[in-house]
Amino acid sequence: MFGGFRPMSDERQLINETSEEQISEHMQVRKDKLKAMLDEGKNPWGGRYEKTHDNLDVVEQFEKLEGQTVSLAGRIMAVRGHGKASFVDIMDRSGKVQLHVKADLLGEDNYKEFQSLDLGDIIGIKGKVFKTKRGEVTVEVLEATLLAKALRPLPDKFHGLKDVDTRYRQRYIDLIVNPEVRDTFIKRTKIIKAIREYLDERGYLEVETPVMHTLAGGAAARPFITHHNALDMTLYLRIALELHLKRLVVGGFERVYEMSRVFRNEGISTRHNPEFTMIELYEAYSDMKGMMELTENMVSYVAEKVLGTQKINYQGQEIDLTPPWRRISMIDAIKEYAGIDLSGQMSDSEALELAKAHNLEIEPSWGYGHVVNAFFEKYCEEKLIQPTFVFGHPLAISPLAKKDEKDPRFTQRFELFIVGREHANAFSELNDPIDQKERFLDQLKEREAGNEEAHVMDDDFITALEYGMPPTGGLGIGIDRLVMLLTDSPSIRDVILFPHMRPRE
RNA sequence: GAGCCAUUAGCUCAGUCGGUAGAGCACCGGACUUUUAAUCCGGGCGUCCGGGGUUCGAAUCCCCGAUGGCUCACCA
Repeated sequence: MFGGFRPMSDERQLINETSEEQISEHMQVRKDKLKAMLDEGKNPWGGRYEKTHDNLDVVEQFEKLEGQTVSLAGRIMAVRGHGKASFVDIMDRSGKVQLHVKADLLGEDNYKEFQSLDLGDIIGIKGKVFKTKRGEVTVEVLEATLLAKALRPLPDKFHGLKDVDTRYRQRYIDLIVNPEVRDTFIKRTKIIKAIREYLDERGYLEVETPVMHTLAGGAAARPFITHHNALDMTLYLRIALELHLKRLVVGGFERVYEMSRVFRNEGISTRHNPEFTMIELYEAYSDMKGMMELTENMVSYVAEKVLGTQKINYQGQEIDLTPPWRRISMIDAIKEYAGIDLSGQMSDSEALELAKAHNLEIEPSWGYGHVVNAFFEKYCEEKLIQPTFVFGHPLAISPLAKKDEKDPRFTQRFELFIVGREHANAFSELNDPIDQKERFLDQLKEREAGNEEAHVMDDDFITALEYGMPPTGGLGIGIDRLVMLLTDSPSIRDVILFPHMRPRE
């Protein structure tokens, strides 16, 4: 029978109007049930429901609750029917519990009605807690109410939903049927909460700064561009939190952080999403070394708090987050992993020759500093599996960091590497407005030489520094990558609820 | 942006040499009052990602396109 060829009531037209797609047998059956309920004047969409417990409370507090009446609500995940009785699993935020439904308790009519429920429907029940012969804690249902009819079927109960396209686009299905996905995102929330806890306890103030910038600064990246109609001006989505937070340090917020979204207009990969979450924090009177200590202590605190251990496994590799972590200069790392000594004085052209000799791809705007960085990226990054602070980045790639007092070719900056990936970036913040202006001017030259990601001139920020910023340690951590590490997730899309996807069709 | 791979029922997947599509779960009908991926009997499912081409005949071969995945590039 083709549903579409039957005369339609107004109700049915309403029901089918929402979608032009072909109606599968599954959906047709469910819509027919819905219509029958509406015809009988029953409400398939429920209302407030008073729960006395979550599902897992019943399991965990069985001794206390045995024989008592509880009221639960959740989604029907499985039904095992036995004629005049059925076992049903419902799932709520805490997990699953088994229900037992019998005709002689509910009455024939109510039982028949219960049997017409579908997998995926959301119900509320009242019932008595008991244990089955096999020893499973179960609720004997005395009363059941449909709270939301599901018009679409759930994926396979055993295999779950594997199609990654559907998992990311329709994350809610992924969350319903794949418990490990739900766990990952619960951990994400706990990780973020633990970070706030750690910083708040240390007198840090959490703030919010603009997402739309007139200049996109604070990092080397291309921004997304948008437009303000009333002011008729171009605005950029922020690529970093840095410059506003440092203005706040000037303003006397000596310990300040923001944990929020930044946007970078670049490729998408297992480690990059165009919008991602960063925390940046600034502490007056601290420096790069202070930020190392804070980083290792905070990350190990978070791991302990969320996972109960500092020894974790990431994609088969054992990682020990117990502080202190290894510290190595970028030059020493290149010496160790590439066998190349870049410590001596060297002209830009000599450095570029050396890079060519090692088949490094070079840019015309490059000098010594860029070459050092290129050697590090090519030979060292992927080998830094255990947590390692790599410090002493070249000046040319660090326009916002204080110079190394002993060797002005380098800066007081570190990046944290774990499992071969950058997880954090920190410096002793440059608080000399004259030096900062020169750095920005150098960046402008690079920009003119074709580097689209070189830093822009930010006069307003320099003005702020001219009022005096205390010596400050600053730190940025990529939250998504940290969550990947702590949840053993291979792709950034596994830790972002709704990762960026191309629209379909 | 480039290369490789994938796309078949609601879901997970098979589909041989090119001969017109199958399984399990789910679904539909029936039996079943302590099951655990319940069981037993019976049944149907489809834009084989889309569009073109080759061929007597295409899920299968060729071309173009879409989406996704991986790798690379981009990303200090």
